[in-house]
Amino acid sequence: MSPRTAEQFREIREESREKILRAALKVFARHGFEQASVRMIAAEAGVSPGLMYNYFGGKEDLLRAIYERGMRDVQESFARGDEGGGPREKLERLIRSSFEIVRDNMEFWRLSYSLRTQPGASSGIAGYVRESSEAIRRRLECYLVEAGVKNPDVEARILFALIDGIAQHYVLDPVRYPLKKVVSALVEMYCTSSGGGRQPIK
Amino acid sequence: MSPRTAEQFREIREESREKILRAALKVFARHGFEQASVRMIAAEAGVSPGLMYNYFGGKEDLLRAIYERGMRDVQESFARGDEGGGPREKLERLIRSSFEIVRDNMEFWRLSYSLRTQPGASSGIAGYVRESSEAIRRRLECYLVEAGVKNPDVEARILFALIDGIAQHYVLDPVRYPLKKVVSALVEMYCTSSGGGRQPIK
Amino acid sequence: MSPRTAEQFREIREESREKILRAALKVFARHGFEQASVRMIAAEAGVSPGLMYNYFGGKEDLLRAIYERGMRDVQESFARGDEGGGPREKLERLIRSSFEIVRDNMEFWRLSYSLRTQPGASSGIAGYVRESSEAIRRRLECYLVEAGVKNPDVEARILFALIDGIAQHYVLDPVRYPLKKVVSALVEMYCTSSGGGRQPIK
Amino acid sequence: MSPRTAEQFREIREESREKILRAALKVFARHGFEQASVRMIAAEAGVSPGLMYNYFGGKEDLLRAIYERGMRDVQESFARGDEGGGPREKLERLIRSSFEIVRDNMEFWRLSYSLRTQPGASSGIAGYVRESSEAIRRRLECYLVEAGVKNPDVEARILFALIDGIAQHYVLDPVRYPLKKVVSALVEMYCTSSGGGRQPIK
DNA sequence: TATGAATGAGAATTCATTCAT
DNA sequence: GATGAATGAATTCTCATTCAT
Repeated sequence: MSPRTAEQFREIREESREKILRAALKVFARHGFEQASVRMIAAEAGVSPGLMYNYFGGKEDLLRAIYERGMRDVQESFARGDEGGGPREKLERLIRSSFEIVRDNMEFWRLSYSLRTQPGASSGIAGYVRESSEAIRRRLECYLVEAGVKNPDVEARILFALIDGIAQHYVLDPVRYPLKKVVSALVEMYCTSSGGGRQPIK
Repeated sequence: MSPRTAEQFREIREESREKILRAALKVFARHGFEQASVRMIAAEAGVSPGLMYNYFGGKEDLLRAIYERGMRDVQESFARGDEGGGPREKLERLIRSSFEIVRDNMEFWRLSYSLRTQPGASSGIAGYVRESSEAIRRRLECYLVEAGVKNPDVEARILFALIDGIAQHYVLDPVRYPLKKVVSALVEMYCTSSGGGRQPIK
Repeated sequence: MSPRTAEQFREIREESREKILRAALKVFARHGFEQASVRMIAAEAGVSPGLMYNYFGGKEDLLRAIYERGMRDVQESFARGDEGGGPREKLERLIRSSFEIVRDNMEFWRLSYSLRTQPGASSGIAGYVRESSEAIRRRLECYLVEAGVKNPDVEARILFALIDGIAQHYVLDPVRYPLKKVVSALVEMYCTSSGGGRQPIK
Repeated sequence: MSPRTAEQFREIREESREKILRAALKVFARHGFEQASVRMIAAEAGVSPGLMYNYFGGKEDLLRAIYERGMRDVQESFARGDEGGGPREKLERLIRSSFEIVRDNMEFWRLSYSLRTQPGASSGIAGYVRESSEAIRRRLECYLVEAGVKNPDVEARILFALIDGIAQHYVLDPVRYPLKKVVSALVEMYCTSSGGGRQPIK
């Protein structure tokens, strides 16, 4: 009946899939995974609720697809920032690019944080999210080892807490959060010869 | 007239209320507010599902009761830590007591973090949670102003991100998290004359 | 323990029973049988919800008790109005006393009408209510037979519809309903030598 | 794109909606609004309980849909009976058509009466039902004014009580009620030059 | 006698998912 | 590939009723 080539079919499929993924990210980020309904997502994507099941195994599977793609982007961003320079430059790039990634993918990170703190023992995604979080921390630790700091484990946890905490506070209230100033202070603290050490409290 | 004294009834009520509150905190912390069902809570408390409604207006009201009590405890703990000493001692006490509070009320904080990152602004409790978070940040800022640090706003956000980030990573994996070491490093960083500044990266 | 005589017990019982009956009538009339809850009734009576079960088998049984007593009162009122005079006086007394009964027991009649029109196949009371209604109609028919009117069956149904319809409209809006005028017109219509016939429409 | 045309979907929807409306009217009329459960209605309609919510906002909304449609039919019937003739013919047509409407929509009227006598002023539909009732009464009054009768207010209340009372007695026991004879008597009473006045009681 | 804490069945409603077309 | 009508299990919540005291 339809003289469409396999290629055309593939394109149509890709478009629909993409439309649903984008809509789902938006709706999940806005309402949270549990509160987001399949109907909302379909409405946002402008398709019928049933169509989702042609592309994803279900709501949870859709979430996983979103999360995986988001994390892949993160990996790629980090990888790009890893290209040369001394430890200090690398660390600065790492810090700066972390917040750029968060700022440019706010919906994804909002979702991400809601998933990580959501205990969701039932949700099969939980373990994956925790894993990703650990991976980022380990990556930071590697940097610090390379940079030769003492107690890289503890220091990595501190740096990770800083980045994570700032990012989280930022995505929860991006309009009022003075991200630039905070990031600058953070960079100075970690990447200037003065050590940017905390101002000692008297 | 009455077969049990008013006092007896009060005691019975108090016990049941407490039983339900405890069960609810546990279940909310384990599954998240939305995912926790009234039946789960009742089962955990060992009572019938209907009983909750003798003590609380509904699931949301139960959450509010838990949250308010938790925050009251926090206020009290903070207040106790506020009793004299120089800025440095006060800050150290603040930091140490923060993590003691978190460690001693892990379920509450797990719930708290899940509520704060949950987009569900619809949930009447959400605003309250955000408020509490802001209040803690402002309190930190006051400390830093007292201590005379420069840029207290930015510095408070950094300190808050640190405390919040560490606490959150800790409650998500309390068994493996080296809380003591991290807190020590944090205290040294903020409260020793060396400034405990970050080790400059070369 | 208590040196109360059997007589005192009986009195206490009678009082409590009465208190509950009165409260129940009020609450049933105000909210309807299904919508009235046992707790509402207990609150209205100023007793505990459990006490009702010491005196009545349940909510439905309580309703039956109310209804039976109400109908007994009606019978008695009618009986009192049956004492002598010609058919015309008797009919006038019947009509007038009908509305007096309704006016003086508005709650009962409001409940009564709500029960009769409530199909409540489940409610065991339904049949009884219908029975009572039929009994009143038959009584009217007897009066008309005595008075020698033609077609007493049809005429009784018409008179019953009139009385019933007026009473019902009255109890649904007693403040605005011009009961006196309507009853006067009704009496004139049935009990004056002019026949009070409807004014023929041209 | 779509496997069924919009028209096909519209038809399917219309059928299901109709099926549910019919079932709901039957169940509401049989058990009363409050006693009728959504499950009963679904069972009667032969659909799942959830389907109702695809077509109506809830139980109450379903009731409103039924009631509005019923009243629309009534308006139409009355309107048809309003087309010319002298006052006497018009009144006769009005009376006769009233009972035809009731006879042809017995379930609707049974429901209607149960709603009107139900105290539940809380139910959003209650006010509407009372309104409709008043509207009918006012309409009768207009007829009587046109016909030039004295005391049209009181006379309208009497006529309305008659029609309402008869209709109500009829729908409560349609099999045994001699509707034809009663209506004939009523028409004679109001619409013959003899006035069909009540037979004076001696 | 009287209390009220506790029960649990059943209510309305939501929503992920299925499936005929 | 796409639709959306239909399902039914699970949710929160209500309330008549029981029962230990």
